[in-house]
Amino acid sequence: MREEEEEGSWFARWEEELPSPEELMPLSQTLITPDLALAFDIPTPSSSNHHQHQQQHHHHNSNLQTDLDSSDLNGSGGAGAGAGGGDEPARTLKRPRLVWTPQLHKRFVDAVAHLGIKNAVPKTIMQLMSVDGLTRENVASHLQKYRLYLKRMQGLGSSSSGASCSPADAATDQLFASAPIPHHFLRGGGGGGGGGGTGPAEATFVPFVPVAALQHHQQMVAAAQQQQQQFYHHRQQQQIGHFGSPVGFDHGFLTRGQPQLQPGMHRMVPPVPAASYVDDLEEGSRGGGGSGSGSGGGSGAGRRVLTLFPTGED
DNA sequence: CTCGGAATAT
DNA sequence: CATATTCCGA
Repeated sequence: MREEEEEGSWFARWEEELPSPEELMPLSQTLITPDLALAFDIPTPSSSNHHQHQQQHHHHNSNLQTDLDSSDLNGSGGAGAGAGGGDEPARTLKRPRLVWTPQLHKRFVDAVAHLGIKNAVPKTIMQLMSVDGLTRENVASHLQKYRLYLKRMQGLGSSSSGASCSPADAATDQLFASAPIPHHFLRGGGGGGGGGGTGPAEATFVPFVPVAALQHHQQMVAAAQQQQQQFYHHRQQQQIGHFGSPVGFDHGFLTRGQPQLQPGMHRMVPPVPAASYVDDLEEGSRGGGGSGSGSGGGSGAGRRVLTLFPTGED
């Protein structure tokens, strides 16, 4: 009778290693909802700061903390057994669902764009993204969906902005809409033909800036993911609050690191942190011109339109 | 065996 | 519906 998983491990102790507010960067990935932060008792710019309370009355049974505590196996609890080894708690556990935020997606798209359809394979994309915690599977899965999206779009004359035919697309569009589609990555394009050998997007190693220095965001991503799953197993749509980035918070989330060089492949990540990569967050006010977005009222709309975006930078 | 891609499951 | 997981082919 083996029951379900026993969570709690790697992040068990991350709480202690939490970053100080001053360490937080304004450019954070904006994850971790304020509620979470509060629940965790972690100082967040919002919570610790005066002003701004949670807007949503959540009665979430704060057993989350309790759970964590009890489950906590880090120091006291002994997680496990020791096993000797002090091995990283990571491994063997299921990791939380990855939440593809617009930012993450943007990076994803950027990577794909700069790589070219041909090189846009999960592994490469993953490496280019340099997002800690991102696995090939994650990217592959998303890539799959992304391709479908592109394909779908191709089939449609693209009703220009925003016009979604079906409501279903609307949701999908939102996420993808946040990312500027570089080219029409249409299938069959690329080098295609050519004959020859010179594939345009082939040997052209675009010096895409492999942001390796943006760890803050990434680490937080990982951390945030855990929390999300921890808190709610809920359905889609979780609101994102803004938060800073835990810097220097390394719990060895992934042992895999990224360096899995392949023969013949140059290390695309130069030692020099090219921080020049600017995540230009898209600020798009869409909503359809004129259309009443909002939840108002209308008719029947019981759908709450949350701003998927991290509202607000600081 | 690793990787990529779609199918399938949750 | 969004991801994860699984399966299969290269």
